Amino acid sequence: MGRRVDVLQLAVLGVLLESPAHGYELRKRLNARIGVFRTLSYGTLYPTLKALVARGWITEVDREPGEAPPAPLTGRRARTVYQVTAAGKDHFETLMAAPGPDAWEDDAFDVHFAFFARTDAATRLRILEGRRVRLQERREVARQAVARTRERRDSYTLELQRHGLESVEREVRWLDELIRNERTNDTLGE
Amino acid sequence: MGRRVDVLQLAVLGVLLESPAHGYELRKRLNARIGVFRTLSYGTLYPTLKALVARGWITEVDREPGEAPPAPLTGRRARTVYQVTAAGKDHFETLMAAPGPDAWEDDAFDVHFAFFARTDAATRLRILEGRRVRLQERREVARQAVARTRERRDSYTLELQRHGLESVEREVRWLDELIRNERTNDTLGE
DNA sequence: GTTAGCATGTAAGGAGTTACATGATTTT
DNA sequence: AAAATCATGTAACTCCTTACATGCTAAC
Repeated sequence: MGRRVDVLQLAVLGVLLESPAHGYELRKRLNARIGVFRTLSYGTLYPTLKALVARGWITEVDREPGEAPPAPLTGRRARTVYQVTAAGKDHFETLMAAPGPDAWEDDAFDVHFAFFARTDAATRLRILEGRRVRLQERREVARQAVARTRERRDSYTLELQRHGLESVEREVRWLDELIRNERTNDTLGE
Repeated sequence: MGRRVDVLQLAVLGVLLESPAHGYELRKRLNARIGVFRTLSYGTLYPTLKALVARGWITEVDREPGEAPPAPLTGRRARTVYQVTAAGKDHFETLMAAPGPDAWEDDAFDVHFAFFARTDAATRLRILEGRRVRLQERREVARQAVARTRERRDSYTLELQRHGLESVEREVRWLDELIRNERTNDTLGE
């Protein structure tokens, strides 16, 4: 109920927009596609699906109407297939088009990025630049931590912090390149 | 109360073993030193300190006995300084010496690594190798994800997954080198 | 025949954040 | 005079996992 955007809800809407799916399949898709959901459990997913139905953003469709049965479809357990409603699509697009500072955070950033194909270049740039500022702040903190640790005599802590700093630096460079690409309108080959 | 080792408790014990501290200072030290606790809040830290006191692993000491007053020490708010007990030190060493699979996970790995100076080479190697196996598994999943996404036409998802894969590959190489160093007994210059 | 995969769901609980409550001291 | 920093603590709430409950089908 918080004002904070629920990252999982956003991701479910995004994945379901590509094609309807039931919970079990949805989990596999999320796990495979967005790093954040590597370990997403059913105990999280099913209640989220219920919440999305309650808000009218998705609906149950027992079988994709008019679609050719994709598999043997022998009598498996009843599967509840979900589909995004018009209101759900609107909601998804609103969230994607007006990214607040929440979208610069680790998890939310990944989810927004995964659906960049559904946004315009201006929004993509806004998110990439916001993310870069976040990481630059983090890099500064990491640099100072390394500097302070260098004076102490703990080579393992130093090694851990050096590695952390390098990871942040690498990610900033990655963002630099993505931003350059967006600005050149060289839309990643798409 | 779970059987799972509480990572924060371990970190607090480790940092307090270096020198006693009060909550406010402790938080700064944890934030600066171990990446995982970048955002640790008082709402987490203070209850944890209470829990450690309740278990007899740390005790309150109102002022380090016999220590020279380090600062002006004008009448600030009462600070509760905590110190590790003998039982606490034992507990810390037991946890560090017998790392289970929990210690290969992201957060726990960082905390264990940060206190490598307090362990022996055999234990360090065990943790590094356990961690490497975890990451190799993750790398395999990431490779398959990239391969699958390559067939679809979503360059942003592909870019995100490629970046994730490269991060894991980089971390595996880092571990390779650390393991090589441990084996050569070239203990990081210490 | 038993293990793995398919499929959905709930209840209990862990681990953490945010917001609140309070107040002194130091710096600008 | 205001803002930042020092300092401790609680209550409510969120998000998520684990464990449980159930049962079918496919492969070994």
